[in-house]
Amino acid sequence: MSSETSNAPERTDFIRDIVAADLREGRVAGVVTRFPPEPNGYLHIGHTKAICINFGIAEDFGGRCHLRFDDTNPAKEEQEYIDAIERDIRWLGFDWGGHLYHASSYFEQLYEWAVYLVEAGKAYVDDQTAEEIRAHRGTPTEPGRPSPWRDRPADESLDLFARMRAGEFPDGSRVLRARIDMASPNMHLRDPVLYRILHAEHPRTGDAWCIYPMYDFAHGQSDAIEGITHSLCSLEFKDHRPLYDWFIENLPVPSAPHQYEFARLNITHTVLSKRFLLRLVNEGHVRGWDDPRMPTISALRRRGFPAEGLRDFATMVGVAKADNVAEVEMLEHCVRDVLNRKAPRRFGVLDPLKVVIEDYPEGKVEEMDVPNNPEDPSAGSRKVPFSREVWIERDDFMEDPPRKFFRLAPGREVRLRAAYFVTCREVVKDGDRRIVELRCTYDPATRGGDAPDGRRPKATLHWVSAAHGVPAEVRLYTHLFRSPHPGAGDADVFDDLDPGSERVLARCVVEPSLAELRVGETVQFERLGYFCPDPESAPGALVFNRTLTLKDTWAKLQAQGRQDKV
RNA sequence: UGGGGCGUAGCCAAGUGGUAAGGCACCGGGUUUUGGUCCCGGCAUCCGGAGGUUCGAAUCCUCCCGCCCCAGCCA
Repeated sequence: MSSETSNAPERTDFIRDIVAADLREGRVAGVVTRFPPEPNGYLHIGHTKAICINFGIAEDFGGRCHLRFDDTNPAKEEQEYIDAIERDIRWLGFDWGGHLYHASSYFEQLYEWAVYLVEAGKAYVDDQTAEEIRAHRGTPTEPGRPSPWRDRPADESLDLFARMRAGEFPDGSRVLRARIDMASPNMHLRDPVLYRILHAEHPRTGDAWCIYPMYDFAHGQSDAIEGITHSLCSLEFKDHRPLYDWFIENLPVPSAPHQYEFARLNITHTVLSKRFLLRLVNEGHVRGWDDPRMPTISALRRRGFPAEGLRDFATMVGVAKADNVAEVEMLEHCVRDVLNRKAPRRFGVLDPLKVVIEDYPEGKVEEMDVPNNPEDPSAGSRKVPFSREVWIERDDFMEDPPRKFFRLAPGREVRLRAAYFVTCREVVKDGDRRIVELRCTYDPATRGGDAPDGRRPKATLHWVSAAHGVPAEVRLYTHLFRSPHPGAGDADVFDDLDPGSERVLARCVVEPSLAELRVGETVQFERLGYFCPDPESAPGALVFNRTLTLKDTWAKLQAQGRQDKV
């Protein structure tokens, strides 16, 4: 029945262990989880972990996962975010089927339950100001003191609460509070606020309400209404659990869900806080929520990261309770791993240097057959035009090469990938001694890249025919933050922003087939990295984003060399 | 000097009394028409520290140290 006996190296974790035990021992008949975003910003890579855990566990145990918007604070929530969230989760590869819910759909029920608590003497309307409430709450080491309104008769609270709903009072003038324990060592149990007055237009309920439930009063009950069995959230909600349980126990809810907490994800060179990401957007540090340097799912998609790589990463970091900061290299590894297997190879030259093959017939054009993916023979091959003048990467030539540089140099022979061996005969410079062109000769016997005599050049270069290449803009991206731990210690996060995290190269040239590449497709520019068309790309004005570079041993050697000189 | 959570290699993370999985990163070596991929090898005598129980402990007990969360009418 279940796949518990599967020989697959199933990764398990403490939550899956709990779920399995609940199922085995009959505490639950089936598994129902939920992913509960608040539509007050875009989803980021941290949410990916929560999404993968919730949808993944439901999938593993044959249950289901709901998508529920925790839309209880209209002051911060917007339709744009709601749309983006749905789009991003679908893109990640998850499906909530017909199970799309909104906490706002439960407002009437929640209101009735609030009344129920008041009638039971377990909640009261408090007329204190926010400041007074704060002052009475005490501190972690000192107990709080009761509000002067704490023992107000239930009838009076009932009347006031109804009038709060009716709109008789201004924002902030009164709140509904649970009557629990002002001296509790758990701050969340010191008579938590249940409802506040907010005369704000709600994306879904419009102006039907001017009082809105707080997270604690809405979340668990929403879980109960939907029959959620395992309510999974991050560790900072651990202290809320007694309150979560208190509502489940003191209200006539239809089911009794349980909350479990796991550690949230952190990543080096990255900041994952909606508040901060919103500032980056609003203050113009990036192109928007989906700027390729942002950690949002929308941005990673625009950057060319495949959803599969994000899911693999979520699996790789695991589910545990210890604070953690995953190295961004782990994410990059997962992305490269997927792309290496699936991305078609193409030729693109970022910093073009002209090569003229003197003995190659003028006007002649050959269609060279180039494999689309050496990792995947079924990907076939394509024709790439070759002619007398080609562009190569400026970095692939050195007039006076150091020992370990085995690319093109004066007098040296290299292979032009899937084309011919060429030998550099002359270096042409302009008046400023800048190299403007290389004159080479070629070996006609090496067509396709193999020499009949078994000669094997130490380097293979990518190229683009000058007569056929298509101009393109390429945007290179690196980590938004220089520091592995932005804002660590007393540093200002903004000081860690790397102004060089985006570099735009305006004069690149790519092979003709790339003009047809569509947004959403990521290819490998051989020897350079993975690239994808940016949504701003247009026919005649191609724009590519660099997803990631390939691993680059040569660059590493150069970096080490520079260090050695110091 | 309140409550809660957590401490296994540079990073993530298995392990729950029988003598430290795996991945990332890193360092070698091989293959290679991508200095990519792939393959092979190396990388914790030790599990925050100190005691104790036991034939035997990362796993049990005691004390200590450190880090994170909680004082929104945010979620």
